[in-house]
Amino acid sequence: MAEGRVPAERRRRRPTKGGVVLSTELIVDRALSLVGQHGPDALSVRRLGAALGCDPSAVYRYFHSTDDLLLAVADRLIGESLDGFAPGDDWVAGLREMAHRIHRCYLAHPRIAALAAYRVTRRAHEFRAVDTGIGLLRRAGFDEAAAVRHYAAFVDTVLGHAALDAAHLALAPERRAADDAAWAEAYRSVPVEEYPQLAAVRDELPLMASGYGSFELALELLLGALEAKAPPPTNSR
Amino acid sequence: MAEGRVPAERRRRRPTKGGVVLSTELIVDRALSLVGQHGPDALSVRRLGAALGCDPSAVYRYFHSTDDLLLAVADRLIGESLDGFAPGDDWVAGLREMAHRIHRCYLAHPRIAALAAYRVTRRAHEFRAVDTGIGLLRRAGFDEAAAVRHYAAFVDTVLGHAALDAAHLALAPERRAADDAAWAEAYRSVPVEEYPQLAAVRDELPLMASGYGSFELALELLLGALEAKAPPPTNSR
DNA sequence: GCGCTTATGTCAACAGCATTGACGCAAGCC
DNA sequence: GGCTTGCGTCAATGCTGTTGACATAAGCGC
Repeated sequence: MAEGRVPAERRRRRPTKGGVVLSTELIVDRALSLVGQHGPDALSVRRLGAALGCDPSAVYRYFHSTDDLLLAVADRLIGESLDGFAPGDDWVAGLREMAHRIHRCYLAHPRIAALAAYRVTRRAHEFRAVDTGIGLLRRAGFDEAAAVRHYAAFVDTVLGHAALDAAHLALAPERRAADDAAWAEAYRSVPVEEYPQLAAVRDELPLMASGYGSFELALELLLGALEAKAPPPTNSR
Repeated sequence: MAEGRVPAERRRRRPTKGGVVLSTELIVDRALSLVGQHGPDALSVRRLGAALGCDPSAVYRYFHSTDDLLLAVADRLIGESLDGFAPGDDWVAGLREMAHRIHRCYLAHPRIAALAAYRVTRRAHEFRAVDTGIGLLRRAGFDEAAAVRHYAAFVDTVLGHAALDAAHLALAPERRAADDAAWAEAYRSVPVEEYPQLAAVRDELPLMASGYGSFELALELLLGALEAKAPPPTNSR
């Protein structure tokens, strides 16, 4: 059928029944706001169609599949998170800010993050992000291969934490609350003789719940390790 | 309805039409093998019923919902991954093996991992894992609060990477291939003047693709940082 | 060993999901 | 002004999780 064909540029713009003129940008906009307003599971083609004032299947004229749409939304997210980001001389500070921006932005759109954190969008905003990150590591003195490898380790760690935290945030509220409370409740009542270490630290176990900064700590440990491993600056600079 | 009530112990075991006697263990077994054999999207109540030789709704006599089932499967996975794990004196080596075991096991069941990595199962195998991990960090000299915080940072990093890699592995083959190839292809063709850093490292960009060890590198960086941060051993030992 | 209670397996139904093939209107080219 | 065809719409398919009503047999009390 014709649905599969998604032209790069389109000429005829016919308004929908609802009077809206569709475009990829508009669809991505609506998809984001839909998820933002109505929570995790609101992103369906049907709802999207309703929000756009068009037939659900019209979306397939712009994206091959929901996966394709997802990648576009993910790239928009990368773009938003790094909008206005201009790293200074301090490469560690630059990586730190980059990490925080990505993490923060993903938490603001948990559902999208959970679905898209592990994808390669192959789109402009992702190019920009990778270019910036690798630039920072090269400035730190890493050679080409080392910069790429360490950037991969860095960004996967950030994305991994972001995906975890976002996925947790995307849970239905009662499930999230149950998971969080588990560290204080379920874990308090485990038998002492069977789990001696848990018993010894039981008062601190709520620190395991989400929102207690495991991301920040992991990030600082990682940045410290990168700093320790960066080649010493040559005198040429 | 009665479905919601899931007794802890059951007395009457009535064989299904297919002659199978159901149990939570059997259901978890089948769920795992179903996902293992038929890929990502095979885990549905209907398919599970078919695989078990029972009506799909019978599953609801054993689990409140698919989410509940998922947590049980996730806990089984934790148990499998740490089966036979007995850390020695070297706490860094212990954490390293723990990380590798979890990562490896999650990659072996990508779909489950992608769905469950961020959940708190509140079940025996998870208790065991947390007890072991916190024990290792306490042996390293961290006090209660520090041990808990650093364990959270450690395990979230490991789970984050595992979730990322697993999710990628759980993609439909053609999508995974496209994502991997993107690093070599899409990224090679970006305009030099716009992305100078990418252009400079273009020959190394395939290192960004999955399977090039970003997890191992990140883990070693993290372990190095933990080792550097561990309090020096007291003479009492 | 008998009968009762009720746990548990089965059936049918509902609402919502992604996707697609056929259809027809109208936008824009010539 | 007429023709082509892009694109919005409609209808249909086959999935999904979940649940209420129903029936059957397991195992208890006697």
